[in-house]
Amino acid sequence: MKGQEITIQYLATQLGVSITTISRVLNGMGEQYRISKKTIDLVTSTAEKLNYSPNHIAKGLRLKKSSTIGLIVPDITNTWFAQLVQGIEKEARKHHYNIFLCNSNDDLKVEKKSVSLLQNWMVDGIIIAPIGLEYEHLVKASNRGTPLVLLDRFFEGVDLPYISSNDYEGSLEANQYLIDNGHIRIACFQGIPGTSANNQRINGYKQALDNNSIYFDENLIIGTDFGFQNGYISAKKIIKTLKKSKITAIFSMGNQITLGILKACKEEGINIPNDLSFVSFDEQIYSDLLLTPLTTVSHMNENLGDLALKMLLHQFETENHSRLKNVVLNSKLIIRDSVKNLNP
Amino acid sequence: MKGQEITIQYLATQLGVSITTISRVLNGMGEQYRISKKTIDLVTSTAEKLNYSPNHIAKGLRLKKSSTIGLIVPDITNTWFAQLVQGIEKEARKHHYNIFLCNSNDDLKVEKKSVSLLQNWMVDGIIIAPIGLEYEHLVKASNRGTPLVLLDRFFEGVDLPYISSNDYEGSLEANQYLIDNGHIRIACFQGIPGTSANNQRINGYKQALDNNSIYFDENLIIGTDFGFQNGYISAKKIIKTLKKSKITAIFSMGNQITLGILKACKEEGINIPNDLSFVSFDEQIYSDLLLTPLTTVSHMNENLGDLALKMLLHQFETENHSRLKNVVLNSKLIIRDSVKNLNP
DNA sequence: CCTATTTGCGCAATCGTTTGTTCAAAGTTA
DNA sequence: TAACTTTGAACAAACGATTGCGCAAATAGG
Repeated sequence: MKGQEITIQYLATQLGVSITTISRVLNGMGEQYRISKKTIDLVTSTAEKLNYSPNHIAKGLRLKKSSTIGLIVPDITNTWFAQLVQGIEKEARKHHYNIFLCNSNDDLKVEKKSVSLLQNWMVDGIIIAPIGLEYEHLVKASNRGTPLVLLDRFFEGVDLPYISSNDYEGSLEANQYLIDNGHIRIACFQGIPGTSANNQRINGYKQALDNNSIYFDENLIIGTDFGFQNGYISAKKIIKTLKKSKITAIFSMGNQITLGILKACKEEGINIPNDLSFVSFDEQIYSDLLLTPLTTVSHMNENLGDLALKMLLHQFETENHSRLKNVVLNSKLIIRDSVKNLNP
Repeated sequence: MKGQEITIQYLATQLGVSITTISRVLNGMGEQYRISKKTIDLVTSTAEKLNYSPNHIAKGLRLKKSSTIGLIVPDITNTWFAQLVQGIEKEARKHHYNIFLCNSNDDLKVEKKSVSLLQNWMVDGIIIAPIGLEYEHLVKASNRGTPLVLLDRFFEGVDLPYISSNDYEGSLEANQYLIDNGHIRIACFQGIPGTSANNQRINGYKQALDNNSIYFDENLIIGTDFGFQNGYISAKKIIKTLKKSKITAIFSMGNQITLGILKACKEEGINIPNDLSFVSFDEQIYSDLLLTPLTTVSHMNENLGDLALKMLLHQFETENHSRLKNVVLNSKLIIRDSVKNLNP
């Protein structure tokens, strides 16, 4: 069943030259090592004909690297991350790197395992959108010699290079917009508490309130993760007490949460923006096509993959693993029809 | 910077035993090879203490396998595939396999490269949702000894195991529904012509027409791929000539196409279902939340990942790579508000 | 024709594991 | 005590590639 594997050794015996020669020719070192043109042509042509392609595993073992970059994201079904993956993959391909993708499922245990796995696969570097609750394993990986780039989330005071969105500004702007439209009681549907993205978005929310001398009611911070269910269930609850709580607007911190909320609103007959105004983090391709076109904070950036890869490659190329400085990308408020103006 | 790597050899010199012994103990072969309990305990405890974790690359080279499964999907930003990936990953983790993910970007060249890449990484098997236009490279991979499972699409007459949706039935049912509602001129927005998914969906469409003695107009088959732009641009065109073409309904073969069409409709002020009825393949989490809740053909199945893995593992376990029989999953029409009843 | 240089290529170690075979020491039996 | 048997572990060869060094044969120089 299994045919003869085309290895460098097979080529060598077929052509009656040494594996050294084959290796050198195939790595473009032919001239440098004074292999004759005739031999070079012979080797390259037969390699091509037999469809030789090097064994990455053997290569990796010998060279202690693999031309592969590990990529860890918390939730691949979240289009925001899927787009990220796509961007990075495309860019990596250009630079002849492959991507080893891991989905941590917002589970810290899985994330830790993945990091260790990737190291054992001798990936040349890791790009990770961390859960964001712990960082020791990342620092350790970095110290063990695996260049790292953090995406989307980062750790304050921890010396790991990152590319992040300016979630604080985005949140500030969104909430200021709500306030400008007369909203005072804004329910804030958060993701995983303690993560940098969440912290920043919360801070933006608080700052907006503060700037307008609005009392911060911590009961308005709702939810515990970035998932659909979280949005759905929490929304059901607050809808029941809408009158009493005097909530007039929702600020959602993630696209999955948003979908959950919208589902709940639909089921409960809540009209947006008439009964409830709504601003959501994460612009989506369908944001404009929903029942009520959604006002969103867009913080995707087409260059993100490009940038991340550049930061990583730069670490490869400088032997002391010097790092480019961190990047914070701007976000943008896209105004549509989901906010009602309460001002007289 | 780079610390001492904890290898089996390092442990050996530290403990004054041979690497053979370490390897045997760590692989649970201690008893079998009559390593004394004392030595076993010593080895396991220090391995644990030093946080030893085997080098997958070396292991792979030696064993010619890697406890890794290659997964190739055409478009990771398509949530349908993202969910697939998530399901397979989760299931793989349970069985102590890792997933090496490749995104072929609906590009046959990339797909071919990915297959070869994965083989060179000595993946134990490949699960692939192929573009579907060519299969020789897949057959070759299979013959070279890499077990394969096709997802979502397959090749008629080609002996490769697959799990597929019953796209034909789904399409038939959807179009029958449109016809039942009085639609005769149904524009069919297709994906990549020639792929099995597309063929089947087209066949379902034709069969539905035929069953109702409706003339098949090939001009109503529109588009060339599964992308957003394809839907958007094509929709713009047909909207301009809606009156003349007498098209009263659209049948879309993919969720991305659908979004493109909806965008075009919105821009052109076309109301669904009043101006145009609409049925789309691919139920999405937001299908219900769109401006007009969409009638869709759902063909996702939560067990798909589970199933695919089982089929692959079964091939691993039987030395002659015997295969389980192919699986065709049912699809389901989810009726919402996007179809207008034209019957008097 | 003898030596020095250049040309063209191969030897063998190495990367971290696994594993078939071997082998010394200790224990048992006669 | 000689001859086995058992116990406990090590030797060394793979896996497929890369690479520093070495070494013949061909060519050039005198």
